[in-house]
Amino acid sequence: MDFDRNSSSGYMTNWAARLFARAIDRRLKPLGLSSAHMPVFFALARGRELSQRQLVEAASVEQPTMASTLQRMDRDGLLSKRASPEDRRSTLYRLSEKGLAMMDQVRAAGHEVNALALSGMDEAEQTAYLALLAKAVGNLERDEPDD
Amino acid sequence: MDFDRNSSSGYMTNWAARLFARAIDRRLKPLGLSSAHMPVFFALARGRELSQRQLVEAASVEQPTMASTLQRMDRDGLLSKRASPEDRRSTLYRLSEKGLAMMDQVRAAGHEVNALALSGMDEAEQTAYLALLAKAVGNLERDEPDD
DNA sequence: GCTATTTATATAGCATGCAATGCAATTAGA
DNA sequence: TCTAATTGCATTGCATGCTATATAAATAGC
Repeated sequence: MDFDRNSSSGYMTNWAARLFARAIDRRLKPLGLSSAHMPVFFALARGRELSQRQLVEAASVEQPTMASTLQRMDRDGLLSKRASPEDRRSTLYRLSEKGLAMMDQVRAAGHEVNALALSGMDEAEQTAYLALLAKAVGNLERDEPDD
Repeated sequence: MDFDRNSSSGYMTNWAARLFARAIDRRLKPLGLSSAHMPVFFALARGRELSQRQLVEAASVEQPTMASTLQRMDRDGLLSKRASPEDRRSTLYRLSEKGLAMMDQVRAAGHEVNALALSGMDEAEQTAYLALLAKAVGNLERDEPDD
C-alpha cells in the first residue's frame, strides 16, 4: 500500500475536525450561527466584555480571523461594541440581547456533538482522547514561529 | 468557570487540526504546496490516474472543494488531465512531471509533522490516538446526512 | 520630553471548505 | 425503446482561516 490515511495522525485529526464542524453547523444553522461562533460565545458568556485581543487569545485564532468573525457577528446583530475607555486603539465586545438569548442553544449543540463524538468510549478513553490531543497541540505549538 | 476549551473534544480537535495544517504549510510553502494538496498527491502516487469522483472519495472532501483544489493544482502545473474514454462526463487526473518530482518532499513533510505531533507519546499512546480519532470519526459520520 | 519600539486593529489577498444549484451524460425501469 | 432517476462535474456564494502589511495609539528607553 502507498499511504493509509487512517494511519496518519494529521489526516485523521483534520478529518475529525471537519466532521465536528459540520455536525455543529447543522445544529446551529437554524439559529444563523456556526462553529466559529462558539469560542466567542463562551468567552463572552454571562455578559462578559472583552477586547478583540482577548478574544483572539480565548479562541486561539489569528487576529485577522477574529476580526472578520466579529465583523460578521456584529453585522448579524449578535454583538454590542463600545470603545475602550482605557485604550483608544481598542474596542470592547459583548453579546447583544439577541446573542445572549442563544447561549443555551449554543451550549446544547456543543454538548450534544461532543457526546456524540465520544459515544462508545469509556471514561478512561474520553480522558485519554483529550490528553493525547493536548499533547499533540503542545508539540505542534512548539513548532510555531515566535511564541 | 464557564467553559474550559481544553475539556471540549471538538475544540481541541479543531485546534490540533489547525496546528497540523499550519505546520505542514510552513514546510510545503517553499514548494508552492500546502496541506490540501497532500491527499491528492498520495492518491495519485506512482502515476496513478483517477477521476474527480475518486479523488473526492480518497480525500473525504465535498465535490466542489476537490474541484477547486484540482483547479488550483492544474493552474500551478501540478496536474495532467485527459477526458475519460469511458464516460464523457468525467475527467481523469494524474500528477504532472513537476508534481511527481515533489512527491518525496511531500511525503517527508507529512512524516516530519506526524512525528513531531506524536513525539513524547509511546507506541501504545500513538496507537490509541489514531484509534480514538477513528472512533470519533465513525461516530460523527453517522450524524452525516444520507450516507 | 522625544524618539524607538510595541501593541491593537484594520485591510488586502488568497486558500480551503461547505451547501445549494444546474446541466449534461449515463443508467435504470417500465 | 423511452422516460425517469442517477451520476459526474461546474458554478455560485459564502464562511473560516491564514500571511503579509499598514496605521494609529501606547509604552519604553534615553
